[in-house]
Amino acid sequence: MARPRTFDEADVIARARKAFAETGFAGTSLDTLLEATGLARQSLYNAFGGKKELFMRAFLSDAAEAVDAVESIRHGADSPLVRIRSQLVKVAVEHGGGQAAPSLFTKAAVELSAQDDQVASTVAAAFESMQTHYGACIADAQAAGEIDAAADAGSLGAFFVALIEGMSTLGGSGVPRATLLDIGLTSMAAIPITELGREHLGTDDGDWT
Amino acid sequence: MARPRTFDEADVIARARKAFAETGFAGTSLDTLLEATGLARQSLYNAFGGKKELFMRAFLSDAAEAVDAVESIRHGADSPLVRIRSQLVKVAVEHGGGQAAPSLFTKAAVELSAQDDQVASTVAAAFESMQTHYGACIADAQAAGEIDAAADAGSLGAFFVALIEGMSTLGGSGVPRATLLDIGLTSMAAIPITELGREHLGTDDGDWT
DNA sequence: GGGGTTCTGGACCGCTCCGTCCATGATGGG
DNA sequence: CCCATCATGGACGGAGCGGTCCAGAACCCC
Repeated sequence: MARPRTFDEADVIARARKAFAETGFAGTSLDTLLEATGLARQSLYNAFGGKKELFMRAFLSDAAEAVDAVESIRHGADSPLVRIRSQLVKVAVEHGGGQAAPSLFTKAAVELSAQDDQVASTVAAAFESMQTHYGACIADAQAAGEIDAAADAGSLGAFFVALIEGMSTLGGSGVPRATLLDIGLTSMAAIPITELGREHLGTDDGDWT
Repeated sequence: MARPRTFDEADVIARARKAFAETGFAGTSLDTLLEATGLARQSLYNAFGGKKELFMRAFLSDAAEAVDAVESIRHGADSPLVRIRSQLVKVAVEHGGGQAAPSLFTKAAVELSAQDDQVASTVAAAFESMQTHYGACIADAQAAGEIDAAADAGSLGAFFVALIEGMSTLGGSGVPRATLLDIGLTSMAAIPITELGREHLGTDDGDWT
């Protein structure tokens, strides 16, 4: 009954996410956005409502993805402790890719948390979810005897949230992947790991034994 | 021989620093800047050269201050290990002040590292200096027998740089001071502290013993 | 294949941006 | 006491901003 769109909405959001991640919200003009997404001025307005709305779509999408990436540590074939290490390695690899653009979630949190209430509450909720996921995984590891039962899972969760945000910032500023990997593995030493936990982690990473 | 200035250059830079820290470079207009600093359009141009130049003055000033804050752990009456803990507490308190503006250094690093070479190189140099200062302080603590001699001082230095950047990001996003304090103290567990080191730290913070 | 509906893209609008110009004001040495 | 010198601030200008309008094109259902 009508002319179909020549673009895929999810694809447009993905491209917008990349553009915003590179130059931020205020630093990305509508024209730049149109070039990056390939769609026409009016199409962007029809489909999304405007620059701010498209940004929020991209931002919310990236925030959800960032939380999901942390949530994934609660499932998997490996033991909880091994999953935490894998997650830290993954963060280091993803944010340490030299020319890779920094995470939009981190960028938006730093740029707009103080100015936009919706961004601020989204960021706060995301941090809380991440902390919860880390804490739950640590609690699982405690139940499995990999981590000292006396450890404060909530504190360690908050600690890891701060750490991965720091890694994201460093990675976006050009710190090489190897350094981020080192940071992630070094941070594991903050966990009071039991003898059983060390066995599960194996002996390939001897730095923090 | 000439009409004297009615403003103090250092004071202008301090006010500009605050304004840029709140809304970033692209998000801070010249008019906003003029209102924040109290000087006239032409005066800003005469004294600094333009928006970008004033920003760089403010940014370089803040970056130097951020490095100095870390450098300070290399001197002091307390033992090296205690100084590290004090520094982490200080970072938590400064960045966790609820309405406090985020650090311009962190904000500029996230916003502009990918776009401006001068910012990128300044940020990289600052990170490197911070890592060196942390590493040297940790080495001092090793020499004093507070930290296991087998620990990798460089890795721990990079780890703490990532952590304080993460704390800065979290603090700028509204994470409360108490949480940041918890994060800072939790991170101390990543250091392989000797029995002597624990004695020096005292027993008032029992979480990570 | 005609008609109604949606998408498209260039022209256009008012606004704000940063930077510049210039007339005026203030100063202190000669 | 006057003039050279610099700071000041209102006015201005070109450029870019985000957003809107509208005529034409593409499509699917009937």
